[in-house]
Amino acid sequence: MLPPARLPPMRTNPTSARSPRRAAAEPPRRGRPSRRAEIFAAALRLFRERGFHATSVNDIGAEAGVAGTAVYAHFATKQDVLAEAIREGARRIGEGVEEAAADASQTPCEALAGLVRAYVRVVLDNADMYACYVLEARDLGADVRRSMVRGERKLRSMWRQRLQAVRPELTDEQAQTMVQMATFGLVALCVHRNRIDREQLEALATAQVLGALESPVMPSNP
Amino acid sequence: MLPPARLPPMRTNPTSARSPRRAAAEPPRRGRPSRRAEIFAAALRLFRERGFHATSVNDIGAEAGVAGTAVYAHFATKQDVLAEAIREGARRIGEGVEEAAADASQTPCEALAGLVRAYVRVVLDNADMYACYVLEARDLGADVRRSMVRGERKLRSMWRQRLQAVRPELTDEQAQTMVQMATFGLVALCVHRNRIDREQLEALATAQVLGALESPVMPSNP
DNA sequence: GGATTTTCTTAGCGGGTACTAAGTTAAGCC
DNA sequence: GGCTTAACTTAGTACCCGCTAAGAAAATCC
Repeated sequence: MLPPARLPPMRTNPTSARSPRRAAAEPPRRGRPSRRAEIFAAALRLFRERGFHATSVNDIGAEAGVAGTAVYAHFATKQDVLAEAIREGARRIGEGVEEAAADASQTPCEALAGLVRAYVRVVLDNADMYACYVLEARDLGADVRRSMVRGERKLRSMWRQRLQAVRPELTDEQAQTMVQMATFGLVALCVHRNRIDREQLEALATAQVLGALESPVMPSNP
Repeated sequence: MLPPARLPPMRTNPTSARSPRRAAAEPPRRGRPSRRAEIFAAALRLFRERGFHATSVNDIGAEAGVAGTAVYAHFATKQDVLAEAIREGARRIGEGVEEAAADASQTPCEALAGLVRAYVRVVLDNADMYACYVLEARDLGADVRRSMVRGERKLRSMWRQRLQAVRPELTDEQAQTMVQMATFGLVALCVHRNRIDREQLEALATAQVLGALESPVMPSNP
């Protein structure tokens, strides 16, 4: 069945007082983040708070102070926003971790501690992004997710190597699971409000992750 | 505006061969879980895998082997399925933890270890439910969420007390944050496939959580 | 200051979603 | 075997969402 004849979208009353453009109210100060960046940040915030599917493009637009469809001037699809968030999250983690990995003259224990410290720092600096990176990756298209596997694997193997250097008795699977628990635990810092100041939080989280990874495995029965 | 006149739903051809009832193909064996339980379990699985909003009632029905609308014979709304999952998860955690808390003749260290051990056991026994409990609570209606706050607070204070008994130097906020990280870390065991057998996993997770909670806080700068 | 390009708006479509209505089958009870 | 009730199905509705179309406002360029 054909759709009914489409009327050309016509402004009902071109002379009526229109709501003032938002941009006019804002001085175009030099340092202002671009609209694209504003929309991106708004989307990240909402994705972290409500999740990808519970966030509509209208929500994103409203959070950024524009109409929902304005999103499509900067991103092809809603999924693309998430994809960029996760890609960028992966990039920053990789970047931050590589710095820490550069110094080769370290004891195994120092190397692991350095990795944890760098990782925690990146997570706290990009809380929204990290939450999306860990929790919302399942909402990505299969193609984008596949393109992330490579970097993910590299990062995982670095974690595993450094952990096993300190604790050679661990099997690959054990080390893997421990790292997953640790990295997941850090998400708690991104999704919950906490009233600890940044520096202390960083120290606390680093200590806790290190404590977890260095914990001796005890026999299963009490 | 009134809706258009509603035609009574009429079977197009009452004499046509109808697909055989599914129940007829299955022997009504005694031990079979009720349909309601089957639907509930299917929903849990999907909520954990894809998230609440990405799971439609048709998906749930299909996973349980019935039509999507059959869900409404057992649950009022889709949200009610999630609500029950989370309520039940909270109940089981409370139950499992209370057992561990009953024994009062313990050193602080033993008391904390007992709590962790009991918690880990419940989590691993109810992986889908725990994942929903932690990750999907935000998709609950405000009323249901409010009704959970009481039990949540009780559980939190128990964690905090036991932790602070072992480490009196911790402030409430610090202890709070540490517990959040630990409980979040356990979600990793629910969402990721791991090839470690159950007993070993339990020991590993318990050790790691204890290691995390007992980790000494170091000064923030390396 | 006019032309061009970018950014944003409103209007609307197609599709999928939660949920309802109404009827059919099967099981339980006597 | 009839009656009742629970469980399930199909058909359908209203609504919301992602996205497109087409044009207006603002910024940019010369």
